[in-house]
Amino acid sequence: MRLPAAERRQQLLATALEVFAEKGFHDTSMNDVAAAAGVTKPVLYQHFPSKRELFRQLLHEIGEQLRQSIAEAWGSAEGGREELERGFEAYFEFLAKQHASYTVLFGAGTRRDAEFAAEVRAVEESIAEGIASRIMIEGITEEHRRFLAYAIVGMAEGSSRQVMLEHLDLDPRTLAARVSELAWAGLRGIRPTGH
Amino acid sequence: MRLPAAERRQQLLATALEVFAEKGFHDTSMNDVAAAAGVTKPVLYQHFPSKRELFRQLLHEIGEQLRQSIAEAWGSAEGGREELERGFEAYFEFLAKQHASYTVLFGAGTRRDAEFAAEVRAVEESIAEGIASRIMIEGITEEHRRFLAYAIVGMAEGSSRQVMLEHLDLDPRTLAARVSELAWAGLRGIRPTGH
DNA sequence: TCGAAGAGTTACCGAACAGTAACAACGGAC
DNA sequence: GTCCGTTGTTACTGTTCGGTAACTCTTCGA
Repeated sequence: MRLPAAERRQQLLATALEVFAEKGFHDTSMNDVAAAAGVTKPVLYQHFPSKRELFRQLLHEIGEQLRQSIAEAWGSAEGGREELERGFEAYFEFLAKQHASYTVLFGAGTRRDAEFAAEVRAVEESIAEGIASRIMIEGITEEHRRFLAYAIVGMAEGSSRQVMLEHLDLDPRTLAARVSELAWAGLRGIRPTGH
Repeated sequence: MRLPAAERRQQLLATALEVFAEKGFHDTSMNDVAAAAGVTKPVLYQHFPSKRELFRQLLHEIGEQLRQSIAEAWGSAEGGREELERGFEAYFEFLAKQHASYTVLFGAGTRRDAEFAAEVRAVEESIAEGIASRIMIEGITEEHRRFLAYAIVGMAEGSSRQVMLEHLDLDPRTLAARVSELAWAGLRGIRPTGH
């Protein structure tokens, strides 16, 4: 099965995603990825200079996808409350429909490695900044606002973990409704920084 | 520097904590740990049967510490709101004062490995269950209650990450006050399951 | 003082695996 | 048909590292 370079590259990325999602970065060898794609190792090295670089590119691509989905969701909504909820919906949809991507991005040993962590952080930061800019509360500091934004991102991550753990199959809309209800009500209860 | 077995074991665990916190599980060799402790590899193997087991025992010990700190905090408070806040305070105190432990428990590639993930999950579950049992809302399902509990655990994790990232040195009480304000207000705004 | 139990070391094995050099086969252009 | 660039393979290297066998050194009780 011969393929032109561009196609092969895409196939390798897709295959790598599956394998990394299943076994994690460290327990996956370049051989594993190559074999899963039906080729041999040197082919992989024709497209990616190293294992780390393959993984980094993968992370980047996945990260951009999530980032963009959420950004689009925000764009298609009106008013802080609805933007928030649509954003969460996009997030949980990503979790549901691109499970392997979600696992690689947030579940793998990703945060340990400085270079990989930077990729993940960029996504999280982008989401958090988006949320922060939608928090309209009088009398709180910029730093406090961002703190709350990260806490809200954490809510999504925490509840996702539980959904995965207990194999709940709640649809993204329900999850988003629940989380944004918690977040929105929480934000409305915030008093000015420093009591 | 010869040491009796029990002391050596403790020293090795303490050393392993530091090294694993700095370099992560995969980038730390048994030699690294041994050398950092001022001994050679076989000594390590006299106390721990394998690298995995060393790490697992470490995780377990650390996990128990965090779990117990929070449980104590809950015990010393009265009323849901204050229990929640004291619990968060214990959590953020752990983050501040036992930074290496926090890093190993939540920051390392811990969640990828099934066996290691189980240790971390046990801690998280214990915290989440504690929170769930303190959520007094009429008309929500048990499953909804637990979902909210995990979301709240996520808040703590998310905001911790931001505190670490931006090197904020806010004291645990302030952090706890902010997070519990968000969580408590959020919970008060939850309507019965299913709108 | 002497000997045995415990503490620690040196020196090694074998496997796994990232990465590469050298070679083979396909397939389109002419 | 016959080039020739592209795609792919076989077979290898070098290193890292978990784990172990066989030993030496120390200490302390009788």
